[in-house]
Amino acid sequence: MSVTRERILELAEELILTKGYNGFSYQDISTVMGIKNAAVHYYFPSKDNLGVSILKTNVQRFDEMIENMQNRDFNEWNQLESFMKIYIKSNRENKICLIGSLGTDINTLSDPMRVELQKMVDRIISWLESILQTGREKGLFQFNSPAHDQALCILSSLVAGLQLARILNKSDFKNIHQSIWEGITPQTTKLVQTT
Amino acid sequence: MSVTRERILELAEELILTKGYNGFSYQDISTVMGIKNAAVHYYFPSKDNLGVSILKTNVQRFDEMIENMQNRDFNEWNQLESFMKIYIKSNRENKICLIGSLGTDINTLSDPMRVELQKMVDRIISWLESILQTGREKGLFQFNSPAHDQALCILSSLVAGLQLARILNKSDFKNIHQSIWEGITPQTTKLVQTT
DNA sequence: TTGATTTTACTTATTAGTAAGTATATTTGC
DNA sequence: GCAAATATACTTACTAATAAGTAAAATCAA
Repeated sequence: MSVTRERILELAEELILTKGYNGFSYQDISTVMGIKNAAVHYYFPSKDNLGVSILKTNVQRFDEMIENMQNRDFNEWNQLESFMKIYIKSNRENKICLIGSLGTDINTLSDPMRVELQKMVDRIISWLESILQTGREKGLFQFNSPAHDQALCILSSLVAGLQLARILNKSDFKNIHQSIWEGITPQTTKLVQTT
Repeated sequence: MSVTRERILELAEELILTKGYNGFSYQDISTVMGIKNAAVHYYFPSKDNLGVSILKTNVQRFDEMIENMQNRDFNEWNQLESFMKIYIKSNRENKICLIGSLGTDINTLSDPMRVELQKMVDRIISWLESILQTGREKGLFQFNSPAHDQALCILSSLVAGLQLARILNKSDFKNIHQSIWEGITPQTTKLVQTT
């Protein structure tokens, strides 16, 4: 893989996370890299093409992270913690996540980009769901709703947590992060009975 | 107030919620309305100006809703329900909310727009916080974290809930909505003791 | 020297924004 | 009561800047 290509991907992703997909141009990339507009088009003929590549790279990165964690025998608690750390890092860097950013622009995206975005979110949700399910069976987590619903809740808290923290205050994200854990951490005594 | 001006505001807001702030142009508005580009500039000299007006209108609308609910003696439970209904309606219409949409583009917005956005979110959060606090004191809600943290959590669930539902499936929003209620509804027996 | 990479020099389309003009009301001075 | 002045609500016809994208020539690296 070309180092230029890698750098373009990296920069473009950062631009999506800081300025939004419709808020950046090839010029933003080429200027920072000290190359010409057309050089970016050489690697990624169209912006859509670049967007799809970014999403595919992200799915790949996610899969590699999961594989790596399983190889290192991370339990479900540690795996979830590692996942959340990605968001903590993003918050520190004043970035939001691809889901939040591209979710806003979804109606302006090409079909291939929309499909790839859907795939990415599906992958994350189903992983989260399985982690939560297994973790609950092992007694690592405790919650009442179906694992799929819990996964949706956790992901939406993280996604919008970054957005809210960027509007309000960076430190607000840690409250959201903490609340997620509180919602699934087992207590010594926790007796819940619905009416 | 001019009916044309009102219609521009209405259409522009819808465009922000469906295509994002950097995803729509004055042309999108004028074409739909059957007027010329310059006519939109007559009412709103700049796009920034239009954006600020939309935000101010929304804050005003929010304040009016709250006042209306208090005049009608809505209790905290009913008030929160009414607030959530706004999001349910947005989900039905495949729209996200202003916070999610403008949160993505925040680094490309003018200072006046950023300030107005911050004001709007501050207003919503502090209202939510007070509703949760009073509701808990009355025994209408039950939760352990500080009311402010709970407000952040609820709002982020709603904001990203709309985004996730638009990427995945409309019906996913109702799981998120349901989980919010489950998180604050009092149970007949609920004994929680931290380690 | 061949293929990969990058620049030069464009095109076409769209963007936000403006200056000047026009038709229709509305107000004001007398 | 009525002409003159003025405000309202636009249109026409631009500009300057930027967008994505392309073709062909130049450069570089093995």
